[in-house]
Amino acid sequence: MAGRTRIYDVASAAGVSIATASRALNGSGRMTAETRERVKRVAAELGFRPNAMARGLLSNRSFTVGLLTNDSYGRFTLPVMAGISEALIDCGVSVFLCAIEDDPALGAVHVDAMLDKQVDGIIASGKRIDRRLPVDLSNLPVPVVYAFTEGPADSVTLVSDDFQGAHEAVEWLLRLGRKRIVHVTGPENFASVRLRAQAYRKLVGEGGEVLCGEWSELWGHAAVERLLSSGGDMPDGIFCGNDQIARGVVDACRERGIDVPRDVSVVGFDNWEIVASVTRPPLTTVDMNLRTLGREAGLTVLALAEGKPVERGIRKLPCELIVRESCGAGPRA
Amino acid sequence: MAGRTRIYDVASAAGVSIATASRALNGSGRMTAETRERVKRVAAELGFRPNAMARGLLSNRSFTVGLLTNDSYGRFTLPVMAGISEALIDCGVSVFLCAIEDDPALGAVHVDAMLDKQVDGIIASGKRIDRRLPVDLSNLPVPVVYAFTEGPADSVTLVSDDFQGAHEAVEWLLRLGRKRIVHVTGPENFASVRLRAQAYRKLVGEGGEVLCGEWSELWGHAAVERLLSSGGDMPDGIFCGNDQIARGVVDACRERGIDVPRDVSVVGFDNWEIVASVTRPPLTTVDMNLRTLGREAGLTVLALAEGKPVERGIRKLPCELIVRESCGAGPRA
DNA sequence: CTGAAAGCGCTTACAG
DNA sequence: CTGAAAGCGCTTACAG
Repeated sequence: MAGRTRIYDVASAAGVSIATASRALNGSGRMTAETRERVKRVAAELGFRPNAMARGLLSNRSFTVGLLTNDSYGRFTLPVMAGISEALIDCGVSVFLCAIEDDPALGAVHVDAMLDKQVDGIIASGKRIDRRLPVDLSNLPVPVVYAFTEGPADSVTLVSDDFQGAHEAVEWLLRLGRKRIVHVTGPENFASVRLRAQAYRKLVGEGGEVLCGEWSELWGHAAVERLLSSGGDMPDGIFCGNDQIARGVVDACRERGIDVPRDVSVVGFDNWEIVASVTRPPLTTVDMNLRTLGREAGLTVLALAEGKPVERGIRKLPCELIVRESCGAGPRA
Repeated sequence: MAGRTRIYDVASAAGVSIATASRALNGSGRMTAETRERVKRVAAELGFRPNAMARGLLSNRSFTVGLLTNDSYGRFTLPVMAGISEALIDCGVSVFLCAIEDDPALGAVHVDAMLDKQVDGIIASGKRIDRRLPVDLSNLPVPVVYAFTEGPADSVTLVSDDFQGAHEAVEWLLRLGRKRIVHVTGPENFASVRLRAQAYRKLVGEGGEVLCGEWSELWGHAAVERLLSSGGDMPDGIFCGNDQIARGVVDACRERGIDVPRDVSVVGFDNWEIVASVTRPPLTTVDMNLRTLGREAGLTVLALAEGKPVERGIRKLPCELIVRESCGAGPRA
């Protein structure tokens, strides 16, 4: 508990000035290799670790970044967080997590707290790409990167590529020989819903049937019911807007004796393990690579903090199809 | 981006020394109310916010705490985190989230990074109360609190009260008039499983049937199958070890034409919204109040950091029964 | 090659 | 009631 060892301690133990000790440890300055080694050895023996606050006071860098999110559920933010942390810990950067719900006042408090702590940058994240956090992050004295949430026009924003992800999913169904594919998805006011539907229609034609509803299992059930009662042929491929809907669809099919994947192939979206892998059969689904997105966001905010040039605007990161069993044996399988 | 305003700026703008400015802002020292007000007003106008690194260097307090966890999935850690953050933001304390998987090396790196940043304390958390994190947190120069993970004998540890929670659940079934209650739960090597089973047996007698399996929906299905094929009477109450098992049980019952809650009442554990509320019917389940647990952990680590006396040992926080529909109308409903 | 000194932005005895 | 000065633990021009 008592005083940690300071650079003063290693300097005197090594018989040098603190200036030399500092330089030896930081690899700066010029000195005999012998001196440098000795200082390093002594520092290691004493378990010396420089006080980041003292360093920060000088360098104006705290080696911390803040992650602000309104995704209290953590479904999207956690993977993003993991990616950020993974990318930054190597540089000795730690990350503050601030869950602000949808409360502007709480958001402001957290931003102020982070600013007080001289964070090197802030990453704003959320649960959908077409909504802003309830905080104003412009004109902050630190760089801001938006990840999986909407930012101002000239900001640095990273999102997953919904169009490309949906394209992969539908293409997969097509390559499996599916002819009558429908799209069961969430509320139309989500940009993701519109983008995914566009990709779907680009592949199946403008006549493609898009059923918008909620992001829930229940809606998946209801959609199957609607498809069956509509009188037309039951589709042989269903591309779902998320894994919960897909699970509802799969369950509903099973309950009606429709075999997945024999009679109908189902694709989900999100690769939310807890849903995708326990569905029977496990879901083939689209992974948004949120961890990678987080990693990029971390690296980007750090680059900005270090004054490196960063291209502004929206950067879309590719999604990836994860093949499980809900589509049957595929061309790649 | 350019220089934030420093205390020097407000001092000169207010026409006082920086010493006076500091005291005015901190409410310390004695001075005319007029002077204090003037300084405060000027500080507000200039948007002055003290540099936490400079303060920290003096006070040896960083107003940060670290949360270490191996629960990458966030199911338990997120609510704990939310509670910690909620309790501490009022004191201006921000929290570092460090997900260390089960990697000792990664854990050490994160601990060192936090220590460098002079965290005021560390909260260790995890996904089960009878496992330790793969890091040695003893003999750290900062206080440590264990929340929902096992700590050393003389540590400060907070856990939810599994026995009491299970007791509430089974008592509820009993009060609904259920006679033949079984317990379907997870692997026996979990302390939680044993504690909950004890509470169950205390209420239904030593003959109570405990089926141990996995923490999965699939096991819930399998358990129902086993109960039916065993030849005995189908139970009229099933207390499940977690919500996933409960969902499996409920689904399996429905598939077999057994009506929940008419024929059998089902109780879950965890109150994991995403499972409990989408089960048909929604699950009555036990909430471990992890947010409260987090809040307590935050307050406790802060108290320790401030040198206040804190009782050591294991503190159990009560669980709470959340009544939904899987047990039918109840005495309290 | 190495050290004495200044300074990062604050707070707090110590004087007056 | 208020200010000049020292100091928290470092780093980095500036001298030698």
